[in-house]
Amino acid sequence: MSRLLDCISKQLLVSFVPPLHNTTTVPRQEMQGEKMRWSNLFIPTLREDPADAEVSSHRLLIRAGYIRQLTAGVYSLLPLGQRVRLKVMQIIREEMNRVGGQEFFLPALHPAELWKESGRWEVMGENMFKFRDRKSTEMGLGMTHEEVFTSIARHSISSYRQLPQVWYQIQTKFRDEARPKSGLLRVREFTMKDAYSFDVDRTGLDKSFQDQYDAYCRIFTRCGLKYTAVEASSGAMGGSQSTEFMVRTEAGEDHIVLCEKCGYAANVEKATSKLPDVDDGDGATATEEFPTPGVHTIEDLTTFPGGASADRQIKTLVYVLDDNVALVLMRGDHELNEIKLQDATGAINIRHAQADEIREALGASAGSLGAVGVTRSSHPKITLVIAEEALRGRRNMTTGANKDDHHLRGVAIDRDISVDKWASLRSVKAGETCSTCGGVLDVFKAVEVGHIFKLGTKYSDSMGARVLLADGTEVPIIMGSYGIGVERAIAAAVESFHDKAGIAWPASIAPFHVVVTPVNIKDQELFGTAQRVYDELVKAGIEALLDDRDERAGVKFNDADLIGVPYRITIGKKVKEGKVELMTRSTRESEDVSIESVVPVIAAKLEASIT
RNA sequence: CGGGGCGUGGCUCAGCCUGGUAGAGCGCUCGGUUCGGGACCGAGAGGUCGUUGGUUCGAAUCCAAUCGCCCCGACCA
Repeated sequence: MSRLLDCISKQLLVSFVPPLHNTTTVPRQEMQGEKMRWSNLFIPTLREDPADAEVSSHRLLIRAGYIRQLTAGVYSLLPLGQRVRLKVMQIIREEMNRVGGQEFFLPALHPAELWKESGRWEVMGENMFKFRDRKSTEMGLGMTHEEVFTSIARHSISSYRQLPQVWYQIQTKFRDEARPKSGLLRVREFTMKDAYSFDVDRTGLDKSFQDQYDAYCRIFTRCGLKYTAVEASSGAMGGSQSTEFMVRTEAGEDHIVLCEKCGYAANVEKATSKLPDVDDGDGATATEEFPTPGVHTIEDLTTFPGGASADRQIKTLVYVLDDNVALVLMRGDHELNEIKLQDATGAINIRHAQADEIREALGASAGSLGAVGVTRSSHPKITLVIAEEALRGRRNMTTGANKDDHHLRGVAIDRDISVDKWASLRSVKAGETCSTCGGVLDVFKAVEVGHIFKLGTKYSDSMGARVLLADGTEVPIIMGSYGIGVERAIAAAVESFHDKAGIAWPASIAPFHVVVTPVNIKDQELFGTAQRVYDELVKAGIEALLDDRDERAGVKFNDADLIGVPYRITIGKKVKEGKVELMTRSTRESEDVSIESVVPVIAAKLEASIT
């Protein structure tokens, strides 16, 4: 038994690295001197729900005394919150180290100059906190650290012999979100583990990427999270392969497409599906214009006499992509996904065109727009006509005539429209067919807790990080970028594991493993037993909390349920029979256990749930 | 950035429409009774009503400006 406990205590409490700045590990309880007595701790639980909290994780983390809001999107972590954060950070740290990661600690304060080199000072725009120092030098708060890590690499790495390298840090990131919301799920200041790999070639990058992928799976599994790794858009910052680690929750803002049958999983920003073939018949030999007074929407045209069903229409959207006007062609019943448009065109800023811009470019107003006959010479304002894949080869379609209150029918895409580019631009809908296996696709909401992708040479090129190969040629370093949002993972855990009474933490990230609750502290026998059990738990390396408050049992039970400690040992009347109660928070099941065996029983349960 | 809502003891809120100098519940302090799922009785402490300006004899209340927070949307490597 002592071997078993020893083993657990190592798993739970060993510090792998010395404390550095804000990233210390949870101190060993037995070395703290002070006992973890509830009466001495700052655990400000609230009896009522906070008024401003909507989502469960936000509501519960505040009510259970884990966090307090300082200002919009900025939260203080109270002692319980910090304990959980340190647990998550320690798991991340161990798994990063396991795949050869070396921990750094980089500044949060960055000179604008560095970000201008990579071009992201402009790209990030308002999302970056920017200001001037006393000398009037432009500065920013780091949103991420590609630039800083790359600047270190370019100064100190010059030979292929020094590669590969995997560098990481766990540090505060700042993003001036337009709309912070949902407690810790979307904030302006947060802890991120960001890692970067540096390799000589693509093969090296593939290995580094796979290492990180494996590490992420272990991290989220150890945190007790049920995650799905999905194909994702790498966004405007570029990257060839992009995987997001998502936790399913209604509070999430991302939409994930999943095939239960073959396991295909992708963010809707990336997902594709197979649509049934459409038989268009032979098609008309030429287009025919017809008047459509009062018809301004796809819906209008489906009911208009001589109109067409939505899947027989071409929807023409006008977008401004980095100051260039583009026509986006979608099937009438399909929805454009703007991220896909961004990915397909490489545009950084995209927006709907304004009414006057539309009229200037096409000579008609929204509701009567079409791409038939639109060419560079006929419509010089239009720089791109991009069409959705589902429109390929379609005939007998109906679309706007670029003449108010008129439409065209008998349109054949290949014959009548000059398409510059084809792309997958539509959002997949639940119930569509999986293009891999033919199964049925499901769509659900999720929160992104991790994101890994291959950067390639974007930063090494722009910032000049190069190495010499054995043959003397100089090549840019190939990079990868790998992030985890620590507080977001915590919030995702609460979203996943809670009930009406409060939080039910996975044991691996719970602030304490056990709470010892004497039903009445004035009863010397009960309280004495509680103290002995507590001492033995601590000795066994188990993180215990003694609820020594002079409160009624109901208050203590409710608080214990609220803060979500995985196990509760209730010390009550049955002490006279040599027994205590062991309650499992997640199932709320209770069992009587003899006083002597309660510590080993808990140790065994923890060993089973903490890996 | 567009739309909506809200700022009143630590927390959740009432009072505002119809101006007259601030209330409840919870929490907190003290005393007593209670004691296995947020007890009860009694006595207390605690608020420049977000801020600034205006109207008025008098403003939490009416007007204006401003700051902040929340929600929806836009936005979001």
